[in-house]
Amino acid sequence: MVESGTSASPETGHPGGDRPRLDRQRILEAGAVFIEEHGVRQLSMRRLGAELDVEAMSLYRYVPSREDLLDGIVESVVDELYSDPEVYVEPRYGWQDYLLRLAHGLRRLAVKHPQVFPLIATRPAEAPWVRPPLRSLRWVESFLRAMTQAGFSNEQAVEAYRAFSSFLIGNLLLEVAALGADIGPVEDPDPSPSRQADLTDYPLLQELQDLLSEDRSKQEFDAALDALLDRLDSQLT
Amino acid sequence: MVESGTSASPETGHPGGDRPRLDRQRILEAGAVFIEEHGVRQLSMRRLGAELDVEAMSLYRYVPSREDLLDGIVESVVDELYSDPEVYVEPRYGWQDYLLRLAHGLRRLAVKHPQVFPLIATRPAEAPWVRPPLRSLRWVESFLRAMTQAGFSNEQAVEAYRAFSSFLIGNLLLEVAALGADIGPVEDPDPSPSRQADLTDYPLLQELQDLLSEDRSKQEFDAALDALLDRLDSQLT
DNA sequence: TAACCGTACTTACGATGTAAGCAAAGCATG
DNA sequence: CATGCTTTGCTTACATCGTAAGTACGGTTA
Repeated sequence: MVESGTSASPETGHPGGDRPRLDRQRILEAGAVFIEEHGVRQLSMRRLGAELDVEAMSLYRYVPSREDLLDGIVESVVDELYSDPEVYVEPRYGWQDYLLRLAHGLRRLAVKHPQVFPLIATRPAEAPWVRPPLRSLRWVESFLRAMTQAGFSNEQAVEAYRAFSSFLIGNLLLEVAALGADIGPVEDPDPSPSRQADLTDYPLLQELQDLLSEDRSKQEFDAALDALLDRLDSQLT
Repeated sequence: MVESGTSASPETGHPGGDRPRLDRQRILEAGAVFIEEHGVRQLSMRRLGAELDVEAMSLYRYVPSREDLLDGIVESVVDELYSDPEVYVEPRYGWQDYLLRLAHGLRRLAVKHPQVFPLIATRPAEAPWVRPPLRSLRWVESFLRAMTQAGFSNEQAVEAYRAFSSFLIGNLLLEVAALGADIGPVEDPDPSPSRQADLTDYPLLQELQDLLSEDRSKQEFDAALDALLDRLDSQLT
């Protein structure tokens, strides 16, 4: 029996096929997944369309352009921060706890989306003075409120915001790059022969290569974050 | 009188025309200039060819691909560091002076090439453990030598290298982005109407907007750099 | 002169982003 | 039910891209 009532079931889509219906969020999520799997360079409207069983042009109903698609993907990834239970929009246990949680939340995001993260870092934000990786006005407001409530002056809060942003961008961008995130374009299917640079002229490099390749990112991140918090704390007095 | 001797004048090019002859370095420099003027997105082989009064395909004589062209541009820009008289490859007045000069040299580079700098930051380096923005084995060797000579252990030198890289990437990337560097693709010829985001829900943002837009990058860079040097110094003991 | 070679141009192909128009299916009305 | 509007997706078409392959031409050397 076919109901043709006023309110349709959520599964109302394409009647013959069983394709779950296109919508902007679905496109953005598929885009994020695609980038994580194949890299930004490989993402084309046609290929993303194919991924969704749809022609490229159909995407333009929900996304004005490829550029906007990338912005949307970035935004939707950053928005995951809202659903991280470890991160509080409102500070609960003081500003240091707030910043620690925020930083670690962003780090989790970066590690979870190593291919998307460089986009987060390099795409222009909605307002020129909103900086990556927070990117959203709401988070900046949240940040500034946490700091001013804790006793930072307006100037100090703004300075802290810039220092915090810079710190995160630098550390996370490099950490993610080191993940073999293949940040740029090239997918190098050539591990050993010439990719191994010639170190004969650089004895110290040669000696320290193992140390350099070692992954101590978590510890160093925490140590540098600690130092940053100390520095901010010392400005409070 | 036409000289057809064995050694030609430097102007030996195209006989009829007065075009100065193509070579890789000229292409890379033209590419850097083009990017600074029009942004990376606008750089195509055809357009760069036109800039040099040459067909696109002629460039492929000197540059294997567009990707390699970008890498080459990055490399040639970073190599300017060698000709900065303020920066020493060998430390002369202690490791702190060395790091200060290096950091300021890179900052000058970033400010001079705001459009190219994000490429420096995000392109994969020649070896995975060589990090932006130094990018070259020779500078990494120089860095590590300066630190170990100053009494840092191998582990500490490597850790310092990572901290220093992260610091520079973060600060310079954001500084350059704030330059209106239009880091991404869009050239927005629309300053006032909707580019001005709606701040009604964010009172603190509204109040601090002037502070946030203020450019204090130089001072904050120096302050953060100072803090980093202090932190490294405290590890020495 | 002839052979050669490096340089630059021409042509051509597949892939891209996207403008414009079209078709079909859902809903709201008579 | 018939009619029309709106939403959704497909089709076609075009300029532009990176680049493979072939060609023409001038300078050097023999």
